[in-house]
Amino acid sequence: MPVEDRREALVAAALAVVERDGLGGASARAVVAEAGMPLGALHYAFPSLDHLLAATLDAVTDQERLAAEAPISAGVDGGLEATLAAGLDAYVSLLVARPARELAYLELMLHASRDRLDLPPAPGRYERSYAVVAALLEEAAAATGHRWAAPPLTLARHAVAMLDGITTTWLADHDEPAARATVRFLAASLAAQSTKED
Amino acid sequence: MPVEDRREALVAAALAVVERDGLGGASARAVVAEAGMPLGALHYAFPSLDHLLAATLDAVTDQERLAAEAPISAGVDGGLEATLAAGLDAYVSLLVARPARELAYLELMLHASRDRLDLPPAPGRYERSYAVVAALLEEAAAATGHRWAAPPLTLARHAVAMLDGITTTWLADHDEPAARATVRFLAASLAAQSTKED
DNA sequence: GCACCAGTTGGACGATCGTCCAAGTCCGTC
DNA sequence: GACGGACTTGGACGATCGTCCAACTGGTGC
Repeated sequence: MPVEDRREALVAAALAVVERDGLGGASARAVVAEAGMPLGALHYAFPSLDHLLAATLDAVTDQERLAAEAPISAGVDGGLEATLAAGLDAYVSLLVARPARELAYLELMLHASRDRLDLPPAPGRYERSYAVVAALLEEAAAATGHRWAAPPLTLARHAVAMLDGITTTWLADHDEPAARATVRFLAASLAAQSTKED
Repeated sequence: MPVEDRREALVAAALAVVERDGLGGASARAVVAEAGMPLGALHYAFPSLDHLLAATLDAVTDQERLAAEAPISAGVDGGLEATLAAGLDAYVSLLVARPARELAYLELMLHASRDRLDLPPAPGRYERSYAVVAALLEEAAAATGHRWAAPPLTLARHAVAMLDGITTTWLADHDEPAARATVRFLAASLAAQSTKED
């Protein structure tokens, strides 16, 4: 098995373990067992367990988050606010249906952010996420004949931040109606930053 | 030393350790060392390490979060939006100045939320936080002659969610100007949910 | 002064941790 | 078939983990 394939398999296994048992349960032995590999394979593919967890965060940021954010402006007939609300509501449904994935993402992200607390800004990891959401916002505006009054990239960051907050808050209290209400608040707030095209 | 005092001291020590070394570094030995107690004292005061960490989460939710949210509507001359923006901006300053505290809070919260993933909603833990923010919102509205068009408790939940999101996002990218921009977005969005009193 | 007990302690236990590395396996080449 | 080297393996290592409990402490009541 090529080293690259082995790395990918280990990343997938690490994500599965973190989802099931949490970051604390993601030991070297648990991950290689999940991947069906011998113990030594981990340090053959990665310098350390922490390197594997960092790679896992990158993977989940690139793939899973974008998949979660993809429906944000899914096509819905109606105004801009309704379009945004429907797409954002789909994220809540995804969160409620599979909370372990979002929980794993947050645990990995906080773990990685700890040893950069006193370091200069780490650009990049979120940039792709912002860009994707910004593109979706532009798409939604175009489809409903609106124009954004603020830079879509800026609005995208607001949206991503709020989705993160909705996630942590729902994880804390499991209040789904409240989460959906917050999503509608976000849709209205975003729509307020647009003007109807003439 | 009374058992209650011992518990409080252990909670304070646990919080200090999680801030410094993360949840993964919060072992029984690390906590009792921080508290200057012998190892056995932990299981004398708490049934297990996890019970101590849960108590630590309760303490940080009650005390520290409320302290962080207190300045949300600190008195500022100007309209409602400016008042809210100034108070929320103070939270960002606190976050940037002491990120370890917020990071510790989130780590403890996610840890506690994991073993309730398939359980019915756990009411209560956040309720006090929402109530305090709601009171601050009402205070700000009254001071500037506004009336909330939506229930303050609902708006408070939106605000708390967004502050959580601002925290995770800033921890990920350390983009302080962006965090402050999101705070202004939140202030404007909240203010839009009010009407000027006659 | 002695017995007693609630409170306190730190060593012991078995399990598990991340990492390393000597030994083993496999396949292409002479 | 014999050799060589790259790849793969799982046991070994020392450290640390959460928990338990037998021993010790200090003060109180007789």
